[in-house]
Amino acid sequence: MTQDGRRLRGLRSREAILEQAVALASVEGLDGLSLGRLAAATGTSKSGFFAHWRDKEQLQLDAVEWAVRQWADRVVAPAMAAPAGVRRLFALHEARLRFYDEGVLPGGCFFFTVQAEFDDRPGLVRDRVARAMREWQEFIRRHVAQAVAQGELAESVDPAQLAYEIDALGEMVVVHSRLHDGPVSLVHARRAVLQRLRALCPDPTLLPED
Amino acid sequence: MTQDGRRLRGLRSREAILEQAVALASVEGLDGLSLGRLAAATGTSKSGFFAHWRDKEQLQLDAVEWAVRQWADRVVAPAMAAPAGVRRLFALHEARLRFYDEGVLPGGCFFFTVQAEFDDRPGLVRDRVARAMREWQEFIRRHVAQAVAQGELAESVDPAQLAYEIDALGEMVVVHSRLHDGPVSLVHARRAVLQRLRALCPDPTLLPED
DNA sequence: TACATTAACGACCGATCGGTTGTATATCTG
DNA sequence: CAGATATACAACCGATCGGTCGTTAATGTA
Repeated sequence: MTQDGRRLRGLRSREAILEQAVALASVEGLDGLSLGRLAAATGTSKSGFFAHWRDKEQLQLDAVEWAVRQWADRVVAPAMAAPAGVRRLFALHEARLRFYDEGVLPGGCFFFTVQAEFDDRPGLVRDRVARAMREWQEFIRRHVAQAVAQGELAESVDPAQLAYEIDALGEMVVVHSRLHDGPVSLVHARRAVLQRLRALCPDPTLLPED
Repeated sequence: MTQDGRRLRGLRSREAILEQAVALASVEGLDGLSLGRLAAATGTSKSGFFAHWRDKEQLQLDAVEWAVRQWADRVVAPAMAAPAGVRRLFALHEARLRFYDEGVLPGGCFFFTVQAEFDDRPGLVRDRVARAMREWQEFIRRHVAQAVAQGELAESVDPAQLAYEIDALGEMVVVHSRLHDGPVSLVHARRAVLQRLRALCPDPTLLPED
């Protein structure tokens, strides 16, 4: 099971296809994305996919996996540079907004599109997406709880409640910025969370003023 | 142009089809919804649609129009019973949450699904949806401004900023409640806006405590 | 009554969908 | 080297897509 020569090439094209799949799915969704168009976009043939994936659902599942890794690399990892507590929590929010602002994915956010697509449709893809979103929510919640434990957020704070607010305010940027406000929604989303955190933080100097 | 007999029947079935279209589109989107399935759901024939609409896009545009009217009837109108100011603003938020909670539409929210579907796709449908969302945002903004003018919200409040927050916190209930939290997200969304408004309101007794 | 209009339908069209099959070939493994 | 394995492809399949056409019957209008 060494990874060189033929097998390495397979892995490379596999990764390239998944990257394209995630990018296209951020625009058209995982189901809206057709194998024919994906083949055209990657410069391969449609039937070649079935050497890598049993069917479309398997490709969709791997695309979700790829998007989770991308999110970990491009959003979570950079935020970890900030010191634990309320600063890291806000860094997480800012890293997400930067991800949207930089246009890493043509559709803005893979997970936003895919959530809206699969929230009503049972199946393996829905389950995988739900797990990813639950883990992300839980991740924010843990950071809130840690900030509370460090005394950087008021003890009255309900972690699940605040995590919902931070996530909702960040996520709705995707559609607002694309459909009406443009970059203004980024400012709104940033300021909303910033002021919320400052109001709950005994030492507001930990956070920027604006 | 009298409306009886044949023409009335036409109008009736037209409305019935649009109602079904909005309901189905709240789940599968306006494009994901196929004419064949819509025909089956309404008990009519596919080709019969083209007596009412030139093509699918025209039906989609009318479906958006129908959904706007439904939103006005089921969310906006009931909230108008509350006295103008911060109470009406919160009533608007609660009416929206009630709309989701009651399961009026099988997919939760027509506009959420359709926004996610069309935010990246140019065309008449996108433009119509964008206008509807802009008007809704503007509607909330005006109510915030009025509450400020009445002295029921602090003068430091930026109406566009607060409108974004209220809308985002309300909208994300749709996917959160369906994908992970269930009814808990309704509590989070309600409490988030309530506490935010109470903090900004010189007379918090205008609003419920919890 | 005569005629245009409208609602509604079944049959059918080309295009595209996800997926199958058979084949050619390059690469690993014994 | 020999045989199993893996990559990739063109050709093709039935199903479904949005949409057209021709027809029938009920209705509105002159």
